[in-house]
Amino acid sequence: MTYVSVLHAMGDGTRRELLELLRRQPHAVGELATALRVTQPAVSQHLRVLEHARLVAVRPEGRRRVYSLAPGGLQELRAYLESFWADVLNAFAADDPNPPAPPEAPATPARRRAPRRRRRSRGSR
Amino acid sequence: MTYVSVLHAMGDGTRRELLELLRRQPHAVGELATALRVTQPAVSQHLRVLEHARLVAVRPEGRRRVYSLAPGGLQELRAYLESFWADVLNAFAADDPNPPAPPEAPATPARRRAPRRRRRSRGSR
DNA sequence: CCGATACATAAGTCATGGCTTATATATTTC
DNA sequence: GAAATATATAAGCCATGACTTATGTATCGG
Repeated sequence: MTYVSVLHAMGDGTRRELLELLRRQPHAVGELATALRVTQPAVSQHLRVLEHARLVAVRPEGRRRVYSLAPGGLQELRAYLESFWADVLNAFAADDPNPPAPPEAPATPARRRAPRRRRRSRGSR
Repeated sequence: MTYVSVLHAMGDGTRRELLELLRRQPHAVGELATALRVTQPAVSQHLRVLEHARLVAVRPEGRRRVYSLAPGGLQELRAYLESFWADVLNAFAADDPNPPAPPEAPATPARRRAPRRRRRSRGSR
């Protein structure tokens, strides 16, 4: 299950920053290290995780290593979330006559209408 | 940015197991604790994280607390990944004449055509 | 009310992983 | 081929967080 490694890879803040930088354009390791405020080995380690998740790919260019976004991992995660989303909709359709948006139109879904019964709930925080 | 908390929440394996259980049907805390092999407090702590990410919602039912999937967090993450996906496609379209599948048709994208130049790459592992 | 049940919260332990410094490996330049 | 540059790998430190065992707080049954 590759989407697991993708979720793990994207779960870290520094790696998300790397992805945001690569989102603009490909970058060599040194450029990424100076952009973020971490050392070069830290960046290399993060890039290895991202590479295993197939979120980035390398292209050796001289003695530099240029990293760029790769579609594999993201595609995998997207597919998983779509199947998950279907079940969320079903769970909602079960007791909500006014379901949220359909899968192809991402938008904030409608709120749940009302609790089934009010019963003096316990302190919610 | 809520999608950050969603990525963090889904980054943990135990929490993903909880989500998979809730994907079938709503469950009380005790049921989840016996299904997984962790203690009840551990489950409660994980559920709190999932709740903050708006991936689950609670419905008090007598002295039980029934958790079920909620659409908010997943919707947020899906929206973020879609915008991200657009940039991945652009990055690919820049140097690949045969781009991967469009956003509404999740499928394995075509492979990159060829490296720019072969140059006796360094040992790749 | 009182015991039992179901869950949340507190506090402490321990492992995972993110960061660092040091060093090894490639590649270009002179 | 030697020095310089760019990156990967190794090893160790340390913080975050996942788990545990208490214990507190509601809710139901008698």
